[in-house]
Amino acid sequence: MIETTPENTPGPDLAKAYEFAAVEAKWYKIWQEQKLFAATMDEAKPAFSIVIPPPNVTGVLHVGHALNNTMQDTLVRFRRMQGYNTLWVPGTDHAGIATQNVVERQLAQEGTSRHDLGRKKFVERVWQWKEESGGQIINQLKRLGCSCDWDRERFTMDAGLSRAVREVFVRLHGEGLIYKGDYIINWCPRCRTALADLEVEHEPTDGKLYHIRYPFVDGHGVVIVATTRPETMLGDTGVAVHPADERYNSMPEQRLILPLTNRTIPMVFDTHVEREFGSGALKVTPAHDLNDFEIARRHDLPTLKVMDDNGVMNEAAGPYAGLDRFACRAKVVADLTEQGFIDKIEEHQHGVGHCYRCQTVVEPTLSKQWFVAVKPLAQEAIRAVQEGRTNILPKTWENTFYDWMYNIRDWCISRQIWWGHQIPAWTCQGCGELIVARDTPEKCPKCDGLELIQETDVLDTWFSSALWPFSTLGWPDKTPELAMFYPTSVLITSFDILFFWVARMLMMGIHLMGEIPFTDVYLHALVRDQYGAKMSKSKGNVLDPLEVMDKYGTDALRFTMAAFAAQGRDIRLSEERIEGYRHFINKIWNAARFALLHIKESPAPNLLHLDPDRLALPHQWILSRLSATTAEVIRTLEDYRFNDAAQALYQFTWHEFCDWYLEWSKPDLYGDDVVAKQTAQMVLFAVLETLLKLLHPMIPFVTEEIWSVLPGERASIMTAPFPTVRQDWENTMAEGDTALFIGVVTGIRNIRSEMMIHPGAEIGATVVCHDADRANTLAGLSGSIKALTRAKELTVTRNGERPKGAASYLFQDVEIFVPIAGLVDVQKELAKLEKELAKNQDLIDKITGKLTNQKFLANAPGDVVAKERDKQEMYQAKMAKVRESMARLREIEKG
RNA sequence: GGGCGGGUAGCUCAGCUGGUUAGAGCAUCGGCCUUACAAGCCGAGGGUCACAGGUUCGAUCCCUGUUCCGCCCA
Repeated sequence: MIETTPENTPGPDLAKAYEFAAVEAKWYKIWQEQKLFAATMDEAKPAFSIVIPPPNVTGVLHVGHALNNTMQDTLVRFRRMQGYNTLWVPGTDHAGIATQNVVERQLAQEGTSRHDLGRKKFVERVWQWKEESGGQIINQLKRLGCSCDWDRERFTMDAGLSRAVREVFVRLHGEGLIYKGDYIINWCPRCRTALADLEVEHEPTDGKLYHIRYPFVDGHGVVIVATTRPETMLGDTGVAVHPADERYNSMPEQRLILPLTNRTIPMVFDTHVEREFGSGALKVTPAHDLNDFEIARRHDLPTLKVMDDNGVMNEAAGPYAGLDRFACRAKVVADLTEQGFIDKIEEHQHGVGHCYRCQTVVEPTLSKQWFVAVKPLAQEAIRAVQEGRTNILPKTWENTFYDWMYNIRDWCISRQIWWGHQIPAWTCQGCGELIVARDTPEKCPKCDGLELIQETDVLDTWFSSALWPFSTLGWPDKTPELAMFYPTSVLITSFDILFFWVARMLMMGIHLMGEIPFTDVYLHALVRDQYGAKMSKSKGNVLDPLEVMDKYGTDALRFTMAAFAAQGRDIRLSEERIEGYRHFINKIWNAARFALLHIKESPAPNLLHLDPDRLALPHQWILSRLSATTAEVIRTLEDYRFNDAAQALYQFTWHEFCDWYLEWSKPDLYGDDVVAKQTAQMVLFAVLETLLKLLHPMIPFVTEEIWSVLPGERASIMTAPFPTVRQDWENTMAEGDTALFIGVVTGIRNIRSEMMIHPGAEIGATVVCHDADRANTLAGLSGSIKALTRAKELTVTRNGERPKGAASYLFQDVEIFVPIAGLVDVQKELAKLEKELAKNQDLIDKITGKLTNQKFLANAPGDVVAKERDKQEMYQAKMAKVRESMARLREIEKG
């Protein structure tokens, strides 16, 4: 049981407005202290598990995290209340390049560098940074209310996870799926590391296309090649043309002089050359271009690297050595121009690759790196999705997934940085043997040599992230956690890491565990600003969720996130919407204050003892709506339609419970009829309790606070069972009667407002309703109608005299009159009715058109035709009544 | 160049397999300090469903084309 603190004393002295700050801090602490987030190893309960997409250890909470984690927490709390044994594994990612950059910047400020420090000291320094300032985001997730099992928090560089990384590396290497080789990779000259293809962002850039003349050795003419990167010509080892290209295939001489150098390069024939592009001749720079590398391999052309790791030309570039690549480009172009080798220069737009971490222009470079041969793994992942073992949701992402997986290329996993999992491979200095091992070897297995040097590279951070769903559960050991929680139930993440992360987890999970890592993958959209632009610090359009929580409260932020999370759309967030949902939170608070005024002495209601058949209409109605809402919330959460769940809860809470039910109950709650009063108290109590439980997964704090001050000893709402659908409460008759009631009340209010009758002024009203049952219903509700319209007199008749000099309103077949002697603005009233007439005429015309169409009558299903006929009748009756009202008004006008 | 998604009220978005008077929130306008809530209550206005064709008895929904916006891949 939770202790109630003095400020929680129930009753009307509850603060008038909800003060979230103290409440949020208080409850999160209590939840943690009581270990309410902890998974158990209870096998009797079904398991529900999620692993968090681990944020970067350098990260701070942004709205994308807020969205992502609100969704996860909503699901986890929902399932926990439903009785599942839930596990939500939290943790962070070591973010190799990003984290190294942070610490390197610190060192630069101190006037030193990682090279001055040396590897060992540098890595120690990063760990120190991690302990002191890393993982702020963990506390921010707590602030967001996330119910993660914090005792199971993991870090991708933990001992356990590092062991998993080594295990996978050794296994895949043993299977020939990891190899080391010389290939073209993407090189970031600033980070001085290789990048995977995915880590390069292509941006359309205005550049130039340089057409350069390469003369034939024998002096008979030239071949013109076009390039956007003229500096790379220094590394050319050939020129390629299409074998069927008649401009070149009959040339007697096939050797060319490479301008600015004294080298002779051959012309080769390759079908991959596009004849239509430029002059149809392609310079081949195998060490600095992927396609050229492939061509060179096919034709045995040598490779020549002309740049170093910093993007500076090396000695192979001859006189250009020492120049930065961009300076070199200018110099090469100037020299070519001067020596007459430039044919022309055109403006040209093309995609330029940039490093996703630092935005530096990436240089494709030939380099010795480690790779994963992913094709066989990809095939398995594709099959898992095709067979529905894993569902990618929304389904539209499936095609994107397949497309990428079918065209996947080997994954470059080595990075030339120091922060990360150092590759578990050693080279024997004695015999050159390459040793790949789980544990650091002591001697060479081949020559017993003792001098073994480990690879200096570390693994791509995504390599360890790919293992996250099982490495966090203790793999490679066979743990009870794995048995219970793997595969995880669902992965919730943003679509932009579908390839980086989701696909790789699938491949690794299937290959190493023999089973998919998650049953569902729900991909949500990106959060943008209110104009649809991506949020970025440089644009200054970032909405900081921490500030939002300070200003509007965590629940308001969470509800906003849920409400916006429509599938398949980007989210445009604006502060006004958050403010709007803060009002919603406050509305709940005030509804609870009202309820507490009336139920503070009530015993907890036993819903099983409420016989819905014996209740008055308002109670039957609200219970019916409550069950329908419960069904909707369960259904939508199961389908990850968070916005629909939010919408259903908002609608019910505000517009059904507060606007109608509470007002409708007031006469009973304040009245003298003891039985009616107690019934109203009991139902009010029951509905509030159920509603709080329905709301809790989305807005945990305010619901827990209210829950705790309700009468009776009670444990945390987190542990209360989630509401179930109550078919015995569903009551279409009560819903129909209530619709009629609401229609009549709204009609009278409409007249009051239109006729500018002061809300306090007493009025009388006449309701004419032909249908006997409906008339009876309304007569029975006349007390309620009067109460909600502040009417003094109400007459309900089946066919009585229409009052003269009255404003009227038509709800379905029910005519409503409010007589106001001398106060009716006849012209205004006539104009209103005229409009009503026209509207109905339009509708009738449309329907008549259908009903006179023989084809419609012949082809449309019977019920559709019948429905049209009913509508036609109804609108005609309506018009007749409107005409009568108009006639009566004209009478007044005349006399 | 290839692919995907989108264009519905002033704004942000719902609208499931074609048949509802096309909905909601916010904003707007009018009236109210009605004893839970002015962070509120009551009432109202506002849409050629991007454009043009087609299929159909019937299209916001299905098909084709055009156009604009966004994203991904090369």
